[in-house]
Amino acid sequence: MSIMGDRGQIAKDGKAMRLAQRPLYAQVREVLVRRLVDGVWSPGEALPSEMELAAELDVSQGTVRKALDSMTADKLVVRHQGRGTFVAVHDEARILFQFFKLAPDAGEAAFPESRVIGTATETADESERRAFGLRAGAKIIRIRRLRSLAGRTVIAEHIALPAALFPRLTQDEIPNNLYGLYATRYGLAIARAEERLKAVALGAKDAALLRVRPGTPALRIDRLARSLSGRSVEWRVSLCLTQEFHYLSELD
Amino acid sequence: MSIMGDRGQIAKDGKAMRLAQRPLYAQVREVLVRRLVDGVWSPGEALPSEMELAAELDVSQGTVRKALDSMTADKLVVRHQGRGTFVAVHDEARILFQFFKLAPDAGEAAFPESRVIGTATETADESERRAFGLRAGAKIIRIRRLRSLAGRTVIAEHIALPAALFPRLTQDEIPNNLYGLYATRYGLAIARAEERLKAVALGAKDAALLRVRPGTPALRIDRLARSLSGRSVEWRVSLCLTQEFHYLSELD
DNA sequence: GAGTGGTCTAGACCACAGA
DNA sequence: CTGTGGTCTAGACCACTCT
Repeated sequence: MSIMGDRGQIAKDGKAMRLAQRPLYAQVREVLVRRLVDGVWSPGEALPSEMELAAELDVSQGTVRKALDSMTADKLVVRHQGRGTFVAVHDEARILFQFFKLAPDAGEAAFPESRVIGTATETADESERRAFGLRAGAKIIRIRRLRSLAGRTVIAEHIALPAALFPRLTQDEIPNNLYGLYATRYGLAIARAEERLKAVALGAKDAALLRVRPGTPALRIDRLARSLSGRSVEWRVSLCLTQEFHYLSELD
Repeated sequence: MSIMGDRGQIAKDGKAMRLAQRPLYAQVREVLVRRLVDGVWSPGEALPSEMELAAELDVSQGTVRKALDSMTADKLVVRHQGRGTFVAVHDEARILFQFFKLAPDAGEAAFPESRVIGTATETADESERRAFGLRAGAKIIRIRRLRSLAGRTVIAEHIALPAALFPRLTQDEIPNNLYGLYATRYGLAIARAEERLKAVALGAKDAALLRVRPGTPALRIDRLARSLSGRSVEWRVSLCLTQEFHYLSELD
């Protein structure tokens, strides 16, 4: 009996027959993603080989390969010829490439330094409830921090997290690489995010934090980050000074 | 004799052997992309079937399929089960999805209306020569236009084109969908683009065009668009008012 | 019904990593 | 040397489109 369960295949004249349903490789992908979400394998750990998965799920190696290829395209796993298939890790290099799009106009991109200037746990407001799908009265962890690139403080950041997903976070030291923390300590791997960008004039408080005149134009980045399962996990608003930096967006 | 030429395969004990080289499917892709660039098939036209291509190039259908799948992922072709594989077209719907990232904060995204306010053919300055790889003295076609969304003028745009690639363009009516024109009239399909975003304060002239106060924050989008062959084809600077609009960037 | 792309399998061989 | 993922082939059948 296959772990994939009855797939709607029935014997007929000795040949397999597929009834109306999702393709097999998509079902295999679902099973494997489910296991990633459930933490069956830890970040950085190797998955079973294609052959083993094929035998266990009772499909051909080619079908497993197609599922894993699609997961590779979505950066859920990383494959190395001769070594194996590994759960993707949120190291700084990957985040710099995938999630941090601000780069200096001249010079190399680098991961920003961060300084936390305040944390609080408060009741979610209406927009936060809508973003995270929370009920009235739910708690939100708020983090404010300043980030610097090339020694210059250029980002004022406000982060909101549903408190229920991040127990005992406030007391901690907040690391520079938050997404690594989410993954290792809370099992929440950030898989994708939507960013909405606007040009705004800085208010008095943010201008003071960034040590520029009030009214200075800044790039406001509104990011909703989602876990593997598609759930909204983090809402982050970043105010960025872009005199010497730019946001890079590749369209293809 | 195969059109793919000698692929480094030699007979040995009746078995084919692959020597150190690029994978076959990548070579097949190169051949097909080459034909797209050369305009062997027009936008919207059907390519030969997988079977025909496989026979012509002397590879298996699976190898052709892998090449076509990768071209589908890069949006160079579109495939329809039961109908065939077609050269991608730059219609407004596709551009809206792929290249136009500005959307209203509330309501549906829509393709902007455009009004050309000036064109000129002038000598390329140093930054234009660098962007397009032109020699000193090369000519540049410059287009200025205003674009509106939901009846409100919110974008002031400056477009620079290497004149050598777009003969007899200035006399024409400039259509709203420029990328469609590049493809149909000049055989230049825009395949991808890099956008660099900054928040800036509008100067007196641009503010007057957009009917806002000088110093109003605007999103400056600096786009370099590339053709199928990777050549820089268009440099476009857009100043966008983002009071009621935002730039959407999906990270995944 | 004929022709297209889509799925699935099976098997062979290659390139690479590590014991 | 063994085991891994990567490439390539061949063949079967399915789902869809058009004539």
